[in-house]
Formats: sequence, structure tokens, C-alpha cells
Amino acid sequence: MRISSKGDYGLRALFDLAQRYGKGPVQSEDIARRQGIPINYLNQLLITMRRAGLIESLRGPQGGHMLARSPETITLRDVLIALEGPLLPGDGTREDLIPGVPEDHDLIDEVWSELRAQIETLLSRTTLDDLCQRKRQRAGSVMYYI
Amino acid sequence: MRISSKGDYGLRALFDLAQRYGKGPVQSEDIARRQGIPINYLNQLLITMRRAGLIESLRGPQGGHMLARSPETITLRDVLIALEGPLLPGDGTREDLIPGVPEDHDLIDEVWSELRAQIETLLSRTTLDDLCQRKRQRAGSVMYYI
DNA sequence: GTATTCTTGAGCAATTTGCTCTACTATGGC
DNA sequence: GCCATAGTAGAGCAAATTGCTCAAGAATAC
Ligand code: FES
Ligand code: FES
Repeated sequence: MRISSKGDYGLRALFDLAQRYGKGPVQSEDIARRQGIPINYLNQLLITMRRAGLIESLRGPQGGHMLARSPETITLRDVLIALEGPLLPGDGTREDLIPGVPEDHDLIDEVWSELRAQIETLLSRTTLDDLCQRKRQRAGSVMYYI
Repeated sequence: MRISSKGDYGLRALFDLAQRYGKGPVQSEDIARRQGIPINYLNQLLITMRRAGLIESLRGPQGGHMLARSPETITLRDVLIALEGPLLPGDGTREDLIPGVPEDHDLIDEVWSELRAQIETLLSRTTLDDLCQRKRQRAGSVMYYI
């Protein structure tokens, strides 16, 4: 029930890309420097995210990474599932554990399932674009109050 | 972002106790047998839960474990926090990771914080008593349809 | 006092986390 | 075609966590 550094760093990187969406590829070294992510580790995460279809990458000079879709269509759920694997247990429920009294076991499995569904809808409500908007708002109000 | 065997086994054990609430102490061996939990491991978990104030334990013959509070007052949040530690990162945010651009970093920290709060309220909505009621309902309808 | 039941803490293999490093591949510009 | 610039792939690795087991001890009912 935690978010590992993958999810944290990964979201930072995607947020970085979201702020530069539509302005050409961003190099991993730039992301790493700005967001304070160990570059070797970030490269790994970027590959994972590309394989998950969240970003696209171009090699060679002037290459880099960019969001594969617009920021409004990428949710926290997408990010966390790509980086941390399926939420809660396995796909459905934990088949690796020893079961107990069937009625009780099934009931609890259901609870976990419902919980996962609820958490996923919760996560689906926040997009990368929401983060960008929040940042702009904040920048605006800071200006305002100075 | 997963629930480990601690949370799973722990909830099973508490559910077992909830179904026997008010009927005297239940021995760990009985819980282990019914719910299919390795007994040595279960003993560990029971101690953790006692230290968290969820159960009370009595030693000696006819000893055992019982809920410290009534099942309506014990929520999934209590269970998971006791067994899995604080939800999401540390207490507030992950101070172990390298920060990046302060505006971005603070924004993302906020997102994690809000997320944790939302997940906690979600978890707080289900109590052990809810599980017991669901089981009774289910048993009822099974009877009915046979 | 003795059988019963919880308590404490050590120990341990297997897995996961959080990285680093090396080698390779693709591409743009000259 | 050459070469500098990026991304890609995967091995490797120390440290932490997971999922347990086990042995020794302490409390209590009878
Ligand atoms: S595996 Fe946990 S209750 Fe089914
Ligand atoms: S530690 Fe992750 S953004 Fe702050």
C-alpha cells in the first residue's frame, strides 16, 4: 500500500513532459536534471513508460521523449499501473496465498476487488493536464499576491 | 500500491474474530486453521494488531484473542495502517528521494497527500461489521434459493 | 505445578527496490 | 559515409522488505 520511487519519479517525469507537450522531444538528461532523478534510473523508467504506450521516443541528435497522447487523456491510474504494476493484488486476487473457509475467503476477495475498482476510479479522476492547470493557477496567484 | 499478505491474512483474522465478537477469546490456532494462515506468521500479526490496539489477548488455558472494540468501530483503514504501515509514502511525503524543481516537487507531493486522504476515507467507510452483515445476507439468500 | 496459550526476538531464503554500468542501435547533420 | 548525439537493452548489485520458521520465555487456569 505504498508508492515506490518508480511511481514518484515517473510522475515527475511525465509532468515535466506534460508541461512541454507539443513543443518537440525532451531529452532524458534535461528531465533528470530538472526533476532530480538519477539519470540511469530515469532512462529505465522512460523505457517502461514507452512500452506502456504513455510516451514516444526519438533517437539521435534532437531526439528525446514526448507524451504519446495529450495530457488530458493520461490519468494517475495510467501512470501508476504502468510503473507499479496492477494495483492491489495480482490481477484479480491473490492466488498465491492459502485460502481459508470458502465463504469468508470469497467475501474478502470481493472486498479487495471492490476496493481496487474504487481506487482506480479515484486515480482516473486526475490527469496530467489537471496538474498543469494547477501549476498555472498557482503561478498566477503568487504573482497576484507579491 | 499493493496489499501484502500481512493485510490479507490480518483482515481474515479480524473478520474471524468479528464473527465471534462477545463470545470470549478465540485461540490463534483456531483462527489459523479456519482462515488458512500459517500459525507462526499469524501469531506475529496478532501481536502487531494487539500493539495497534485492535485486539486484546489473554494467556493461559482458555486464553486467546478478541476484538478490543466493537466491529462497527474497526475500519479497513485501521486494519491496513496497523499491518501495512502508513498508506502511500512515509507519513507525509517521501523525503528520502531527491527533490527536483521546487514548484513541481511541491505540487506532486500535494497530489500524493490528497490521494492518501481520499483513499483513507474510502477505507474508513467499510467496517468489520459491514463484512459480517454481508455474510449474513449472503447466507440468507443462499438458504432462500435452495 | 503443570499444561496451555500468548510473547518476544532471532534467523533466513526469496523477492523487490533502487539504483549503476556497459554495450548497442538509430538518427540527423556534414 | 562518418560521427556525434540520443535512446535501448540488459546484466549486475547492495540494501531493504516479504513471508515465513523456530526456540525460549512468561502468564494464567486448573
Ligand atoms: S487471497 Fe486473500 S482473501 Fe483471498
Ligand atoms: S518526494 Fe516525490 S514529489 Fe516529493
